[in-house]
Amino acid sequence: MRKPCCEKEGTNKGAWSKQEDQKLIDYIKTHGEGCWRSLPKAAGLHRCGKSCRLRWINYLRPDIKRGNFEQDEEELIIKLHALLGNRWSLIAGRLPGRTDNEVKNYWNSHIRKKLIKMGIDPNNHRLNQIIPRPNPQNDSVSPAATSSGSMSNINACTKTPLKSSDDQIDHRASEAASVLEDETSGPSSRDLNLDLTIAFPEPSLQVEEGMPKLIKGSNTTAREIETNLQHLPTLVLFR
DNA sequence: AACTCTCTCAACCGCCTTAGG
DNA sequence: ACCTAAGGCGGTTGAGAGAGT
Repeated sequence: MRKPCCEKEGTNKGAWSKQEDQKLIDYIKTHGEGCWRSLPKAAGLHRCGKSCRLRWINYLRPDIKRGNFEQDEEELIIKLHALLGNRWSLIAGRLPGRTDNEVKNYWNSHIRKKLIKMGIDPNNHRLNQIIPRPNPQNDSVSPAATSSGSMSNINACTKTPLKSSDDQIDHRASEAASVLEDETSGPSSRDLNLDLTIAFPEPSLQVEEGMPKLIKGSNTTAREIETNLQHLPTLVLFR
């Protein structure tokens, strides 16, 4: 049995009160970040150290940028997600003032659905849609149809059960997919004129010489990532 | 007005990684 | 080299707000 990270008894859980926030802010202002394990006791908080850390990082830190994501931030998230996957902390690291939790939530509640609606698989950023062959009997087929059942793979790739909206999309997708040919034999989606015209602010990806490695535990440098971004075939959105 | 459904996001959980002895 | 504690991360949950009926 793994030891719990802190004593469960006597610790508060759930939403933080103003007083708790203030105690945490005051303590960190005086002593700085770190030593999360011992912080709650020292600060007079009945909270788990991890909870304090999370509260500070995700909410109380003075440099946090709150409010809606801007268009360029959203585009950057999509682009970085295409390359890094669900490495939220890495992605958030490229968005000043944003936290990994915020980016993750925004991805799950907004971007993911948006991509699905656009016929893009949010897991691999590939287009799901193909143009159905002209067929008078199937004129009503949605153009957002998927190929090779890849839309249903979206959910196969995630542990979370389908929510109702996704369910509907998935249902429509598989319905449509059933009347369409496999991507490999049909016209390639790459032939589509999918100029979605989302301009990407290139400067935000500029990489300085000698920049530290971006991915923990790997040899991938920021420059390599930038190169990969340029060659990534899945990033149709930003071509 | 009351109820139900859906969505958002703060917070928690547990695993993995890292640092220090 | 190994062990342990602490930090960090991504996945998941659930409360609350807002929309719909």
